Amino acid sequence: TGLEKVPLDRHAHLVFNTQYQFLESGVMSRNLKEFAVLKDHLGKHQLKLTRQRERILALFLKTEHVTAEHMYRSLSKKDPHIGLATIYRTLNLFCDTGLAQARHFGAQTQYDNVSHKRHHDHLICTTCGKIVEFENCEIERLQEEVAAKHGFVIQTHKLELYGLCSRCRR
Amino acid sequence: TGLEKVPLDRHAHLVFNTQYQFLESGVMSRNLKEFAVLKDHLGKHQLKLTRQRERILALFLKTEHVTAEHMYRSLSKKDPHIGLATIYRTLNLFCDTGLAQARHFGAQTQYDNVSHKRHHDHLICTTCGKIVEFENCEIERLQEEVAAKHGFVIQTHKLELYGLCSRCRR
DNA sequence: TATCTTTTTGAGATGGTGAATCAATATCAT
DNA sequence: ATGATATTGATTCACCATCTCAAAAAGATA
Repeated sequence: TGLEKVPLDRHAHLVFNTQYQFLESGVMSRNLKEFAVLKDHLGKHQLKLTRQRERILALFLKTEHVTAEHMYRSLSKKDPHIGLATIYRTLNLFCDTGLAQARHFGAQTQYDNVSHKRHHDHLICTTCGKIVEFENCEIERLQEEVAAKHGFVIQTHKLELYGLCSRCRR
Repeated sequence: TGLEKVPLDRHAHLVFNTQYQFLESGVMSRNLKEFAVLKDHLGKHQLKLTRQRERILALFLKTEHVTAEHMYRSLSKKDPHIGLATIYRTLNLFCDTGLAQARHFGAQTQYDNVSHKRHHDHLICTTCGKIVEFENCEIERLQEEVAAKHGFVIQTHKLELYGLCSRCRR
């Protein structure tokens, strides 16, 4: 073809040597536990620690929940060649490790940062869309009870209450 | 073009006159309440009662929950020309009337038959996908309590417990 | 450090769901 | 029966998430 194959040097603008570790040591040192969880999982499954995975983890840990698309836009600013597929793959990887939890909101998938927060549930106003977070130990205890009755061991749960907030009820 | 436009007679194999009512009187008489809800909604919004809507309602009321695709396959057997778009539209219509409730399961949307069942929740095995339904009044009571504390009045809720079933745990 | 094997990456293609389009048709009030 | 209005269904469209595969990176080994 008439097209010259340009040698890939996509990361020439970055200043890391190949055998890097702790790409963003500031971020990672603040999240040693999560970073360890990831490295542990990688080790056990013959997976490799890559610059992209560190980057994505670093950003992921900063927020409560993200979408892949949202993350793509953020990361693209610093690293124009990061691939959307990589982000999806990596977020799914995080789900495997237990660091993230996928939630399907309408058409899109939202990835929740599990470590960032205690498990909380949502009160959602069906009129104005207001969302209130809450947690209730008693409900969680009953959930365990129900699950046990059916032979299940709970890993996680999702509870959403839909209704009218005080303002919208007037 | 060389193609003759065939006059539409898609429903020639059906034996209804145009001014039909209660297409499947057996089904509908067993579901008078839901049928009345639909007619009421149609009347109030200048919408029309159609053969498709009756058909879709009749099938919808037979099951606890369906996907549009699933319904399409079922209905196609009797009525090869029923459109998938119509099914989506009609199921969303049912949601407006309150007869159905949409739930996003992964990529697909599942439409629950609200009237058919008392409110129930789900235990979902994260390995094999097995789904167990349950209800628990005590949990529901606590939900009301939490909602009241935040000034909400609950209309409906969604509770899903994810975990491992007894078989997958071994 | 250089080499080698294995895994990962990213651009693009692919698949699958649900909604939008619009001419043809059905409903229903008159 | 007629006419105004809503609905239908084949198709297109938009979108999200996954798959594909050659090129590149990671990391084990010497």
